[in-house]
Amino acid sequence: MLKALRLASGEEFDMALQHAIMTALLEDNMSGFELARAFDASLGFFWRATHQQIYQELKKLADKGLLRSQIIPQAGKPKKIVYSITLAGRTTMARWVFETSKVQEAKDDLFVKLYNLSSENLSHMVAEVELRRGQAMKRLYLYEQIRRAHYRDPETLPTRRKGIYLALGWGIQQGEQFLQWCDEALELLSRSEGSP
Amino acid sequence: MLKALRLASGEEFDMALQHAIMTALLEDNMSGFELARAFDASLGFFWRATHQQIYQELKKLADKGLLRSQIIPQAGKPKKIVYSITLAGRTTMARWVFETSKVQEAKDDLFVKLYNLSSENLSHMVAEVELRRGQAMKRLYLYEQIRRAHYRDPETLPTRRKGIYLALGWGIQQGEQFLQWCDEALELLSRSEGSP
DNA sequence: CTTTACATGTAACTCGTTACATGATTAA
DNA sequence: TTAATCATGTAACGAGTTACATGTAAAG
Repeated sequence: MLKALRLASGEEFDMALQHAIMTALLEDNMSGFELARAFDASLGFFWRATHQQIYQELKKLADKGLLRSQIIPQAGKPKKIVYSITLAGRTTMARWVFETSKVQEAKDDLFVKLYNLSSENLSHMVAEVELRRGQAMKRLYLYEQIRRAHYRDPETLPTRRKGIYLALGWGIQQGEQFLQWCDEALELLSRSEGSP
Repeated sequence: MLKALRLASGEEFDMALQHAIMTALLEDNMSGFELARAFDASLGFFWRATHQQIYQELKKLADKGLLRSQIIPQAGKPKKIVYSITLAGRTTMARWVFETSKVQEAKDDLFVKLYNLSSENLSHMVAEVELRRGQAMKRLYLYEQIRRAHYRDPETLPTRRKGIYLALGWGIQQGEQFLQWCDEALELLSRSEGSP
């Protein structure tokens, strides 16, 4: 049987990006372009998306009546299409939070590569871990800047902000843990260089 | 222009699962079914895959000449198709390790949901975090069992095993960090219940 | 007589990525 | 004149998921 038939009665599937987009639009009305930038600055830490995908999903959401679009002409700039969430969209989001999200499994081929560690590729793996360490440092620095700027005192934050604080805190702790792991890995690997 | 044309000269893309499969087959010849179980027990901690996907990729790998298949009739059980890695496959893997892997971004809608935290859904989010905490505990326990059984003394392990030890170590540290985060989150959330 | 384990697959779909197209304005 | 920023999109594909099909044999 076709999935279209199976899901005919309004059942739903994943659509995590759609929910991330609506989350951003609950804060502020935005165009696709602005959304893409907003993702880079905050929500994208937890759900990455390209502008191409964002435009596609915006259209689908508008078709479903969860978003409303409005064309804004601009002087000296191309016109933009600003989206805002509808009442139906708000209701959908309020319900969505109550659905149990399934655990996301890690997918990282750095670790698959580690399963293939050998004396031939050991120095390359050291270089890869060092590269990742540098990237993690940069990300961590960014997260900590944001926390220092906007989430200094968690107790006094309004509820919604507390949630963002917690998400950010996870990112920071994760980053710190990864840096620590990198250092341990680099030490073990360097002690192995030269010996079988 | 078509991607098929663009990639005509043998350029490659992702295929991370194919590399994970070959990684497992470097250790031991296996059938698709056995591979699926092996993934559940070890490699799948870092790259999850279903049996359906594994069967597909096995065929592609055999078509490319990176794997060899052999039909094994079994008494009292269905016949199985055992795959082994070819010389070409080994070469491919040895080269693959030297390619720089791109960073995998997190995708977890638990954190997207946290962006939507409100007094209405606060108790539900508490329940979700508790659920995740329980799942993380179970996984962590499994990882630690494996480490205790097979990776007691990292210094004396052969190089390949050291890599697996490091991967496992990352999983364990990550799990511990997540448990800690859950506890902090639950505390902050519980202090918020009742107040705006 | 039913469930679990073994064993291999196909069909249909959604999700996400990469390449590419288009066109305006502003700053070096 | 070249590059960067703003702004919106299409085409094609790869990656991954879910449902479903098919069958044997052992264990309860």
